[in-house]
Amino acid sequence: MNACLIRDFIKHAGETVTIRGWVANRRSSGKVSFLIIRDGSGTCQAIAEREAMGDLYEEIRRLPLESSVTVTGQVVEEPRSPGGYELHATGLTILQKSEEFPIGKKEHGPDFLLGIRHLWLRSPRQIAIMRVRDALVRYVREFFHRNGFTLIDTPIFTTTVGEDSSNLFSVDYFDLGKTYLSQTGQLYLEAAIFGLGKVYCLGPTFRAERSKTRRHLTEFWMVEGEMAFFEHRDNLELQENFVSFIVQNTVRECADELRKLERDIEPLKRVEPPFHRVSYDEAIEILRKNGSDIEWGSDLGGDDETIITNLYDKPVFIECYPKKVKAFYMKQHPERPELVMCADLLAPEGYGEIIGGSQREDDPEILLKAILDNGLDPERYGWYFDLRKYGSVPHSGFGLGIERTLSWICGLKHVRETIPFPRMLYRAYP
RNA sequence: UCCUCGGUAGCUCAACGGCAGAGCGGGUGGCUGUUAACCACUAGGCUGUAGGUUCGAGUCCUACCCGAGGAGCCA
Repeated sequence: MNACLIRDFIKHAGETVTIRGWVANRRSSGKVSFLIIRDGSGTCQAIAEREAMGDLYEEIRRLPLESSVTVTGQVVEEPRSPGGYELHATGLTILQKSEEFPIGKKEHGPDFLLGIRHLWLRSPRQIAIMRVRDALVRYVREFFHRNGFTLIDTPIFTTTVGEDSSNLFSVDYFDLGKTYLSQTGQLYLEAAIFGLGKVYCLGPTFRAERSKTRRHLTEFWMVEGEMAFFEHRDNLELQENFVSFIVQNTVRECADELRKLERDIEPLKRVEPPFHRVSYDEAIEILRKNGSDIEWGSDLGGDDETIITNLYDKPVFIECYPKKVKAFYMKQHPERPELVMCADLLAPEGYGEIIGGSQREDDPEILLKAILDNGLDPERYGWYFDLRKYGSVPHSGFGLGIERTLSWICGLKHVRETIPFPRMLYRAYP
């Protein structure tokens, strides 16, 4: 058997080959059946004629969708066929005749599709999104590799709270009592910079937020970077180079997939440094001029983010938020102690926050006060204080949400399609 | 936790308080180049659950369950 991937048809024109895959669609016209075969590398049209197939023809013309088959035939260049090539079948083996497949050719609702996510992943659109996800993650790793970062795999069971204690999933941990699923790898990355300088992690994070919106999952993937001797300004420059790199490379590599997703890539092509920088003070001013009744001191809401991103045609940083709305580890502003040296990066086209980052507080006394002000237990942060005792240096870092970034790149309405098996407030199956 | 919208055939949706329907999918038959193929016929229903109003409820009222979008919170 001359086994062949559909992707490689172009190299096998005229040859007789065998493909192995699934019946993605079927049409028939009397004595000719057209089978659309998907094999994981691509899809092609296979032609089965009554004369060539003999007794098997009757079974072929009523083969249920998603039946698994091998098809042997000649690869022929054919402009009428989707893909430009087709397979003229001389033999076909049915590996399994599928039961009636629940996903049809017309539209379905989200509840139905999410309940059969294990089957939905076979759809052309979902296949395209998973390919873009693969490319995006690959370029994330490539960027860090090229820029001298070392991968540090941070723990998922944690005892120190990274962000907000109310959003933790707790797990019974033998005789040690409760541990929590990681909300961030940041605190552990901070420990690693003292040996490795620039480090990053990429993995799942968990937040027990009772959020039901197009931007939220309870389990999502985050890539975080942490850099010794990086101050606030260096941090933002790195982030804009990073985002530009991953967006440009992913868009270039996944042109076919993005076309299938009907994503207009012109706005993505403009994602080049420098990004806009707006201070929190300026943001409040802009918002109040645009009809928002936001008060200085409160965090920006979803509508506020939309107003600001609509003013710019590429991502925009909002810098230096009030200390009281941000996490305890952010460095206090040198001139204005009510602010911290942080920035959120908002993606354009209404996609909103994709990065949160900051310079970290390297002064142990200010850090202790911040932990107490946030109602956290300093005893649990003993190891974290050590990092401020043994050669503390200025350092900064950031975290980028893979699903939100992918949702933006693919132009999707909801992050649930960007991860193979989404975990949401009311959904943990399949 | 709160606000808004929804739940009718396997799926997507119609139906003025008055006989519960269509498209897709399934079944049967037809068609030699189809492109979500097409044409004909056909099966398929405790209208989310429990009460109530009414001569009569898918439709109006109450409670609950489930889902979607959003707020808060966040990547």
